[in-house]
Amino acid sequence: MQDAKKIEIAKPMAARPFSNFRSIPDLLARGASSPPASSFPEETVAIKPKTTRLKSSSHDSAARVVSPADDESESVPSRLSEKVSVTCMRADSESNVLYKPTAKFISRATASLLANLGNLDAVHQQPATNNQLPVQVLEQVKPNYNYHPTYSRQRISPSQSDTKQTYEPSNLVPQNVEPDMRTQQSIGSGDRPSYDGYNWRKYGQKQVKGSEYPRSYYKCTDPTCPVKKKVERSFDGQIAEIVYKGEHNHPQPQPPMRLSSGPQEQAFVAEEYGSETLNSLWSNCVLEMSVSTGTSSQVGRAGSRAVSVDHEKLDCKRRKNDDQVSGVNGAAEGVAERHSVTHTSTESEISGDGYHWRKYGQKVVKGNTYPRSYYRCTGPKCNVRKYVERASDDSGYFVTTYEGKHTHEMPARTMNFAACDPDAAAPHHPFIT
DNA sequence: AGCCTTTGACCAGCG
DNA sequence: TCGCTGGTCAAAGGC
Repeated sequence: MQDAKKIEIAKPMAARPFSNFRSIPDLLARGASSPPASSFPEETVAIKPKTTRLKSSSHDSAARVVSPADDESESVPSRLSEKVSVTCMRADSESNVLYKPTAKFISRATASLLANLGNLDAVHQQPATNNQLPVQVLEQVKPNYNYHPTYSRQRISPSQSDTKQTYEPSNLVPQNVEPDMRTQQSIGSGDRPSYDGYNWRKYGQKQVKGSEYPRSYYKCTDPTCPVKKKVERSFDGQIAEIVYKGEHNHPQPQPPMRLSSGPQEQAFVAEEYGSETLNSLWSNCVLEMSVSTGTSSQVGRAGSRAVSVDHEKLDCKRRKNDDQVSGVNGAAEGVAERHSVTHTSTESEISGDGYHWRKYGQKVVKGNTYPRSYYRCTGPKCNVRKYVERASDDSGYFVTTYEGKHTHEMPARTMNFAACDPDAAAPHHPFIT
């Protein structure tokens, strides 16, 4: 919360031969539980085949992404093009908004966690076969071209590419990603590829035009796996985008160490985040709730749950300890309840606000300097979306806006959820029509 | 020893 | 055809 410094992610678009984009339905079919196509096209716009790096905030629409879940068939490009203007309006206006609760302010750190949720969500949405792309698939789309059969894009929200407080998923699976971690460590935090469940070997680095930072190329370390990814960085050197190419033909490496509580994990957490950070994470939750205005408790709950994210897998116990020490629970009883831990298994999607979200896009909306991140509930046939964007007052807060109504119950919590925080066992539905 | 990153060179696509 | 650019290779070196 301390730093409200501007971080603008001018989204570059990697050049791509769009001649053979894999159809999104194919991706969707392979995907775990993507919701039905219905609403994403608003973020879809033709993408120029040439790399376009924007050096500053821009409303240029060249860099747009589209969710694979939106594509049900073939003629996507044209269809998308048709919907762009309409649905973009929808995003900005309130038409078709079933329920739009008061936006909730969350901190930069929280947004960072939220943003990372997208990454983790995708990772954990891997089906048993695990031969899908490990991240939410944000396909590039270009009119008159087919979808590229192999590329997918993972865009990193500004908060993800944020400061050192940025929650790095890779840190959560230390053993499994040891090589990756080593890489990250060897090249410094500024060059850390985000962890997505697979192990990667860097095979190249290229200074791309218009970017201060080089683009890194990685290959899956599995000897038979053709998957590659390239990591692009924003002008501030933080990871801004990851583009995947190909499909893993092998299961996702299983983390040897469970992310459950335990001395080891706790030690690890402390090492990675520092006790201060962990405490502040929790404290921020409370503070954020305190500063929220005009927010229904349910929305607040939703927002606060979003704060919980995957950290909870790690610091469940720790939080309890922290709470006891800091008196958080006592100081903000109701809030503490809202911020109760949402535990998910490592195989499941990560719940931020009790529901499972898939980040499906990011764009700079008109009138805003910073990009807005789009998330969609992954529930079956559920069209609920939420938008996370930086507050226009540049206060460093982020605004989360929910849209739609869940068509399903909140996913059941698993693991030690109740044990970790019994108060969180009865989540509220954050959306009301 | 094995696996990794680094980095310059090479290649291919495109305008 | 040529130059630019992105993507990949592979040798060298580090851990």
